[in-house]
Amino acid sequence: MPDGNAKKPSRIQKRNRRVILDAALEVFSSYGYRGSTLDQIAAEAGLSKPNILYYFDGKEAIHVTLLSRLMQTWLDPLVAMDPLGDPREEILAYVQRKLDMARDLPRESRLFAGEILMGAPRMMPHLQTDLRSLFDEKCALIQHWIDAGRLPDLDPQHLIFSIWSTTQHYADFDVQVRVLQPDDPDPHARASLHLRAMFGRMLTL
Amino acid sequence: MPDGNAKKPSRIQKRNRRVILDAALEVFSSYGYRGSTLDQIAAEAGLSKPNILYYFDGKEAIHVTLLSRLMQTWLDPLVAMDPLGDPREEILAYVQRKLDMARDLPRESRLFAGEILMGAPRMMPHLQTDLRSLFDEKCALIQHWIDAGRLPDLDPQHLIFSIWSTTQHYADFDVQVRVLQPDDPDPHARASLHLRAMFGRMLTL
DNA sequence: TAGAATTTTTACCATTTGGTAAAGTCACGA
DNA sequence: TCGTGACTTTACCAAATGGTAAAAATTCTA
Repeated sequence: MPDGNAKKPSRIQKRNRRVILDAALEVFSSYGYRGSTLDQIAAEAGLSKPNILYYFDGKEAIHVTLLSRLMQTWLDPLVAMDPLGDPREEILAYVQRKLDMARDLPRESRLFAGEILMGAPRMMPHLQTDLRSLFDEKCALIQHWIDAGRLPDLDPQHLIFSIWSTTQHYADFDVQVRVLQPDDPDPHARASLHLRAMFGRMLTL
Repeated sequence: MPDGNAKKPSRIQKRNRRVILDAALEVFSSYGYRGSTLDQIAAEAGLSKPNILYYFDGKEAIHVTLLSRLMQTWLDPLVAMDPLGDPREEILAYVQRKLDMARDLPRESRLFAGEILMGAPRMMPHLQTDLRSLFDEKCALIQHWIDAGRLPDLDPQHLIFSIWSTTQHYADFDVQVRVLQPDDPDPHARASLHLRAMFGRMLTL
């Protein structure tokens, strides 16, 4: 019974768990939770369905595992915002990191978006704890910068919302972006310039 | 056989079709296409499942009907951007209209977001025609304003993307916003001020 | 290498779900 | 008010899907 909490995951266990989670990420991010089937995940992973269920307690357990691991990755760029750095450059660097994530981890972005869009049925606890405390902390930091006259007067919470939405847009609404810019060889580069210009202006005293 | 293309929809037909579409919007926007069942829609509409299928050819037909009608509503605020108005005020007014839509039509916004997130399997034709031509037209308009020196040099396409993403964020990621701002009595008002400030700065020469 | 433990497959099962056939019920014009 | 067409319900069905039991195969260890 290797699922749940095994003490010493064997080599095979480690490999297959990773393979399953990767396949599940691919499938869940493409079709959503309800739109994905264990058969699809099994096919993508190159394993049989009962074999999948040997490693995870069920479809929901796979999804929950993915979301839990995702949360860490998701918060890292915000964690890296340094109170000791230059306010403007710290925030602009955060925008850039977020945009890079949308390009490099589109599946993770869409998985997250789908979960939130559905009302976060499985992620709510994580939001209320991890995300919430980090969000409050960084909002306070930005407010502190504002009070010290190092940033113009702005709304820290909605600034972060705008950073999230504009960057994740390029992953979550990827199809739409591609339909409207079919010939752009490097949409990411132009997006980066645009966002740097926009937030750069906003953060200038 | 009232589905498809009836000539003269009776009073009952009109009422029930409307009731069904409204129920389907509620259900689809909450659980996604695959996550929604005809039984749910039937229950929400107060009708039996076979009765639903008397008015629509099937689950997919309901979804397609909703998406088709939605596209019009969705494009209206952009259509209203007037080439003869003041560039800055026209764009800022568009931002405001979009934000109002996120507040007043959150179900429509989430339905649209879910469809795009899943790769627009049913909406792709509409995107490639209606949306595409309007997008190109308004990008050209903005570029024209820039060339005339009436707007600062910016990227019209990505400006529109940023307007879409920041405004729809308040509908699509509503749960997240509420988790992070549990005490805000009027999040919409603050969002409006924030977006006006942000895009206002961006559009200032 | 023998035996134990782990991993994988085969053969199922119960439920859900989109959809249909056909019988009944209702509304309305002649 | 009567008959015809529009509407609704009842009773189903086939396929898909999450999940299980147990046998078979493989790997690890003493």
